[in-house]
Order: sequence, then structure tokens, then C-alpha cells
Amino acid sequence: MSQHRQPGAPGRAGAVPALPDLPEATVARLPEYLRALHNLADAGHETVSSEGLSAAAGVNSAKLRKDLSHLGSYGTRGVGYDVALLIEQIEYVLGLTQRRAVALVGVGNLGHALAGYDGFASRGFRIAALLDADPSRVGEEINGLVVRHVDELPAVATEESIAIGVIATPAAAAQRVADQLVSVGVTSILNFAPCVLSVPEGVDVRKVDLAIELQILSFHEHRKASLTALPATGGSALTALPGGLAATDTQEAIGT
Amino acid sequence: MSQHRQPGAPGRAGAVPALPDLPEATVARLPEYLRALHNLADAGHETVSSEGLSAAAGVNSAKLRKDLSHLGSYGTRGVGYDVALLIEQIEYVLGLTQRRAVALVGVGNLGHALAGYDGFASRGFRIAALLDADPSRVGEEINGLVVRHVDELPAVATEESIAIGVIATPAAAAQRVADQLVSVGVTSILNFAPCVLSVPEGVDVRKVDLAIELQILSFHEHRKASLTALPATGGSALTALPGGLAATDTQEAIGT
DNA sequence: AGGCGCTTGTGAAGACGTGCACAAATCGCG
DNA sequence: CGCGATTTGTGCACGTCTTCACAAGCGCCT
Repeated sequence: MSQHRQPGAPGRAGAVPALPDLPEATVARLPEYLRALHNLADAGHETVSSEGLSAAAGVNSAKLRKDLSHLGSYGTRGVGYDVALLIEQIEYVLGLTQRRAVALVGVGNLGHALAGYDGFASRGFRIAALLDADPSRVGEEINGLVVRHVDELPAVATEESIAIGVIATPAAAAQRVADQLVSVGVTSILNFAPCVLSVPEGVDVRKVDLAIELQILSFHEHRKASLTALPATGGSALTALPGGLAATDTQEAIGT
Repeated sequence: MSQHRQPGAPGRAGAVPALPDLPEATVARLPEYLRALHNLADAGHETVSSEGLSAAAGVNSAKLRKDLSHLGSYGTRGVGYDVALLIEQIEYVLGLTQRRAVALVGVGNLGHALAGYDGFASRGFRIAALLDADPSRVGEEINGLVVRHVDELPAVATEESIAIGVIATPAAAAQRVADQLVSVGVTSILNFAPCVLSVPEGVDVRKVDLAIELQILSFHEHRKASLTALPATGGSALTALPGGLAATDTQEAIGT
């Protein structure tokens, strides 16, 4: 509920307020555009039309134009967008002009993979610290970084100016880690643990839950199967999702 | 992990499980509810109010009630929802009553982690096959599964009745893998490669891009910083998203 | 039995996101 | 220099999602 409108900000010509407050949906797509633009730049393109870029990013072209218009981007009509310029603009808006330091907490299975994932480094982030609560993991070296104990977080945070914390611990430990991160001033958290984190206002949490993605796919799979299995018995509408269905396994597969 | 039958549920089963077509937003939240419900069940709760469940799942209670109403769920007014029954219903709708077989393609850094991630198994999925194109990786055993060559996909698909394919390859290889998955009949794909996949209609693709999440956080971080940096002085020289800002590093830090 | 407090389910309104379709702007060319 | 081809930026309409607010239903207590 903190929608502060800036009255008197003329907006168009000349000085613009700090950052245009973009729609969340737009923000979520900008990284995708950025990736597509980098590909285009590597391929030698100097300009690109909204049609071309939207295809490369997998979205509707009108949506792309509207997104870009939100950040006041200058394309040239009849020509398209300047690839290099657009990259700069998006990187600026996303705050990627500085390389942000990331602290990764939890060096288990997933943490290991994240520590070794080079997609972070190549896209403006620097994994600056690896932390774990398990003493037997402390001291291990991964990708040139030594795992330190999570209690050293305060020291690490000031040493490295940590901007973003990544939680890759088991769910049981996640809230405590989040609290620790918040207490050392981290205001952006990426949470891989399957649990809800409660954080004070002003702290952003994004969650990635691998199993949830599979479950969503499972739903669609289930629906597809039930549709092809049932021709057109338009009778029972909402159905009652019967109570005792635990026993009925592999229900959808049976065509009969 | 016990699924008890629900006493009191009328034996009025047998109704055709025509799935109500839920709003996408609802589908995306159901797994979250499910996780919260499992936690509640483990903690011994037999019923839960929409208020309690929504808090555990981190959403608005009205939204939760509407979501549940979409799948025709029966709560009891004045009491709440039966935890066990609701778990059954959601698992049924999500198609989790059968354990779906997942093929994981790409056993690099991330693939290794995914192969070892036990969150899949514990939530209704079975990693049935590991595949990779790199011959030096074929034969490796991970978590009790032997890595096979990706060209064996047709055989694997029929052997294991693969329902979902997970792509954890480099971006350059992802499209080819997707094509292969589609050609063996897989219609649900979870893509971790940072690229857009083109697939025929009827195939569902969900994408998880770890770097994108960080970039979104970076945007908010940037915005927070720029807000606190500019209290009131409307003049403010910078910003305006100038054309040549490539050189200006760490732009937002300037308070002055 | 009846009333009371609690909780669900939902109508309605508003916020948000999407996509079409077209005017405005720009370039290249004759 | 003007015209046509091209492409952006956006007004508008539509659909989806969210949130509020409240009537209807349920159990419990007296």
C-alpha cells in the first residue's frame, strides 16, 4: 500500500524522477529481453524491430513495445531499437551497472550447484560468499571460494557489501537464515527453501520452488489426460471431487 | 506420509473426474497450500480455517477461499477445512495421485543437484532417468541412477512412461533436447536453460531461470536505493536514462 | 430449541495485465 | 522534395486477478 505518487514530476522532458515505477510484469520480462538482446548483439545485429526482439524473447510484440515504452525507451520508428543502447537502458534500470555481491547460504546439493552456476557471473552478479551452518562443510572450497560458517555473516556482509542473499538450506533452517540476513542489512532474498519466509517490510523475497513447478506441470498433464479421456459427456458440471479417492490410483490413464 | 481415509465422507464416489478448469493463478498457488497443509497435518491439526491456512501459505485469506471454492472444496462454515480431505482434493486436482516419472536431461552442475534433490520424491515425482549428451558422463551413477545417453530417450520413454521432461542443459542444447522430448511424446517440460523453447501446441513448457530471479531482485534493490538517495530535491541532475551511461559504474550509490 | 459467534463462499468493484489496431514518426528512394 | 514502406508508441477494449464486504450456514452453549 505504499504507492507514493510524485506530484509535480513532469516526467517527459528533461529530468526524470529516480526510476520509473514499472509494472511488476514488465520488470519480470526485462531480463528476458536483455538476454535476447545480448544474443542479438553477439550475432552482430545493431538494431532490432519489436517484432524480431519479441520473437527472440518469446512474447507478443505489442507487449514488448509497451514494456519498453514504460522505461521511456527510444526506438526509432521505421527502424527499430538500437541493440546496444537498449541493453544499456535495461541494464541500468535493472541496476546491473554495478556488479552485486551475493551471499549463498546453504551449500548442500542445490547450493553446490548454484555456487558453480556460471549464469550468475555472466549476468552481473558475483557470488561473494558461501556459508553453511554445518561445521563439517565449513572450510570446503568450491569454485575458488571457501565455505565459511553462517555465524560469520555479519563480518562477511561488511567485507563484501552483500546486496542479495540466497537461501539454499533445508526448510527448517530457512527462517533463521533469513532473520540473520535481514539483521545484517540484506534487503533482497532469493529463497529456494520450500517454506514461507516472514520478513519485515521493505525486504523483498522471491521464492523458487522446483517441486512447485513440477506440480503445476502435473496439473496440466492431468487435465490434458482427462480431456482426451472424456469425449463430450457434457452432463455433470462442477463435479464433487469425491471424498474417498485415495485408493483410485492412475485414474486418468484408464481410457476404457 | 500416511494417507488416511476420511471418515464421514459420503461414499458417493464414482462421479466422473471432469476437472474444473481452474484459473492459472489458482493452480500456481495450490502446491503452496498443499505444502502448508502437509505441515499442518504433521503438526496434528485436523482442521484449519482459511485464515490459518492462508497465513501458513503466505497469501490473503479471501484469495485462498476463492481458490478453494474453484475446485468445489467443501469447508464447513464456522469450523474450517478438514486438513486430510483438503490434501486429498488438492493432490487429486494436481494429478499427484499417481507418481509421475520425470526424465532429467543434462547432468551438469545443476542437473546433479536436481538429481539429488529429494523434494521431488517427497512430493509425488520420481526421477526415472538421467540423460546426457556427453559420452564421458554416460555411465556415471548418481543417487542410484545410471546416466544414459540422450539418444536412448525413445527407449527410456517407453520403459519408464516418462510424463515430464526436465532440461538442465546449456542453452545451446536445450532446443534440440526439447525436440527430442516432444518427439517421444512428452508434453510437459520444465526448462532450466536460459533460452526460449519453441514447441508444438499442446506441449506445456515452464521455465525457471535463476539469473532472472536475481535480476528482478536487483531491480528492486536499485529502486530502493534510488528512493532513499533522493529525498526531495526535485532537481536531481542524474537519471533521465541518458544514452551514454556505460562508463558510469555504481551509479545509484551517489547520495550527495 | 433457539440464539450467538465463527467461518465459509461469493457478488461486486476495482486494479492489473494483455492484445488489437491505428495514428504518428522516420527512413530510403526515385 | 515528396511519397510509400516500415515500425514505434499508445488509446481502448477485454479478460484475468485481487480484495472487500457480507449473507448464508454451521456448531456450540444455554
